[in-house]
Amino acid sequence: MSDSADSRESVNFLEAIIREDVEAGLHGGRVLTRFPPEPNGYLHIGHAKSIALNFGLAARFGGKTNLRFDDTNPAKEEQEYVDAIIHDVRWLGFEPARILFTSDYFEQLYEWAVALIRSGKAYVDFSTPEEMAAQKGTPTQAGIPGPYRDTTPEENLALFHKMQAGAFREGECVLRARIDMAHPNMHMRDPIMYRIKHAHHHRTGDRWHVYPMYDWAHGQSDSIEEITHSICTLEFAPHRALYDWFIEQLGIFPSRQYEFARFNLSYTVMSKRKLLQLVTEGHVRGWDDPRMPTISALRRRGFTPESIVDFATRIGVTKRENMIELSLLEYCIREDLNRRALRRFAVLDPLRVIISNYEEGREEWLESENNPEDTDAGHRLLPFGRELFIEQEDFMEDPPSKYFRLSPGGMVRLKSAYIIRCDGVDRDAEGKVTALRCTYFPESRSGQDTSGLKPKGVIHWLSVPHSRVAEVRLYDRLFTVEDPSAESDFRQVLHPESLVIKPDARIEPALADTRAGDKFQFTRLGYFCTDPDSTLEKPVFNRTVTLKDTWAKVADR
RNA sequence: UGACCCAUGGUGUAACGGUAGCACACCGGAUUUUGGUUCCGUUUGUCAAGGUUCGAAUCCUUGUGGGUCAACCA
Repeated sequence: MSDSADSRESVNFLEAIIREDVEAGLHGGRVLTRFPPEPNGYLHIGHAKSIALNFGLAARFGGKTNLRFDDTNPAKEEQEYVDAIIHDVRWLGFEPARILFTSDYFEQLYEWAVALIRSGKAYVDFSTPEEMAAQKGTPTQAGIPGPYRDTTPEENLALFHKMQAGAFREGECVLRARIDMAHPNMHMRDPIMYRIKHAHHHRTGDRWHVYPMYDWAHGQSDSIEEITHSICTLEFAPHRALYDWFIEQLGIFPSRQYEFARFNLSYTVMSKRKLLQLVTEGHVRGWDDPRMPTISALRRRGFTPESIVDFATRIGVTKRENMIELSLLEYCIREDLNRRALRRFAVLDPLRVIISNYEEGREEWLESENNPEDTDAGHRLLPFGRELFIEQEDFMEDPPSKYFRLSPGGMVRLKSAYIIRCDGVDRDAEGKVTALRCTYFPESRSGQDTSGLKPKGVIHWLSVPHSRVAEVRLYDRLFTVEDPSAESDFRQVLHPESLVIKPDARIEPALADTRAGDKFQFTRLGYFCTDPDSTLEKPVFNRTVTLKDTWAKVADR
């Protein structure tokens, strides 16, 4: 009975495949997956899906996951990226069973290549890239054999050894698998296995002059590690035939490849090329600019690893093209931070309030909850006095109906403090409001309110003399359109106000000793995270995400 | 003028021949000293046409639409 309940449980197609394999006793029920990044850039949220998928799937079946760096191209890869990637994977909460490098297998790969040459399954080709492209045909037209296809194994062997010995210039020749130039799958038309590069490799130094191509390294690395399920994105599906062919020719451990659809996130770009362009052209401040979809940027912006993994899980796994709404990511981080973040008061655009009937020089320390979702979080004390700051947005001289905040003659509750009424305004020479003249109701103090007054609005506030200056960075979507990649030039749709800096925001005293990475909810404003640029003299906060704002919707109508 | 993959509300994803469900978004309501949170509810969907079947989102056929494939990148 529990059996049928299990089989009815909803699982994605990959989990279903693995479950069948495990139940059939494939590889003794052992599951080993891998996450195989190329160390030529930083991880982004798309990688987080792959990481969560590979580690999650394996863990579900008592298996493990290797982190393997696909470092077959010495021209593009660097140790700096290796370190950053390891850091990001661990930060997300996953511990690789082993940390490995495709370059660890260069020797074995070379031996296997020699074996294929000996059996006439690979040959050295001196054709130019143009000649090779011409021989290769097109997707709708079969290719034709080139002039080097029937060189003898002995000659090919000698040539290949010379390639590795450094006897040829880069680009002079390549080693190709000998499969079928007329195959309907382009990848089977004698794909290149090795090219010559006289470059310094970040791990193997100057030992090699030939470097394996992806197709001749990836599947073999999977096989060497005895990866049971090699999970990759859809664009590699046509490579699967080659993946299987090499493994079969070599008679080695039969890893199997499965493909899923990567996801697109609305209002952002995810391709490494475009991300790099944003950085190098200065559209953002760097790879960890909080507007970027990189893991390092999300971390700096204040996303928790839990929220990212939750998101990566919620979006699901299929083979369909898809566009995930940014609002889902926002939901995930709000849900997490609502439970965990301490509430603090901050005023982004200060407006001075003078409480006329509050004695000059008097001050009170009022209690306010640190987190209404978590009573264990306790309380803090907020200083109250005659001069306060409130948010400019929380006052309107001529308010529309349903505006619950302050206006001339109107009343509002200062959260955790008193109810005040606005009696008048001070103006500068241009007529701009510079301060509000208010009276407070002493008997309306929070927790002991006997005033009988019931204002509809509640706003946050700060005591002027106790408040401190802070810089607050407000982020919005980086692009103005859902799918920037569909534009002829995605840089044309950059959002001009994706970053708005408030250099003179004010914060409450309890925020004085904040450190980089601290997360708060600034009451009524959103979730914020202390930036590494922060100093004791000048704290800097990043807005992670706003609170849901029902009023903004109403006001827009 | 090829091969391969895909098609379920606005978005994403379930339903393995038997009640089309869940989440986000949206809209409405209740509660609220955060216009937050929480709770309740409404609306909205099987690409099309045939076929198989007592019964089809599911199987078959043909269309239609979308995606991928021709780097000495991964």
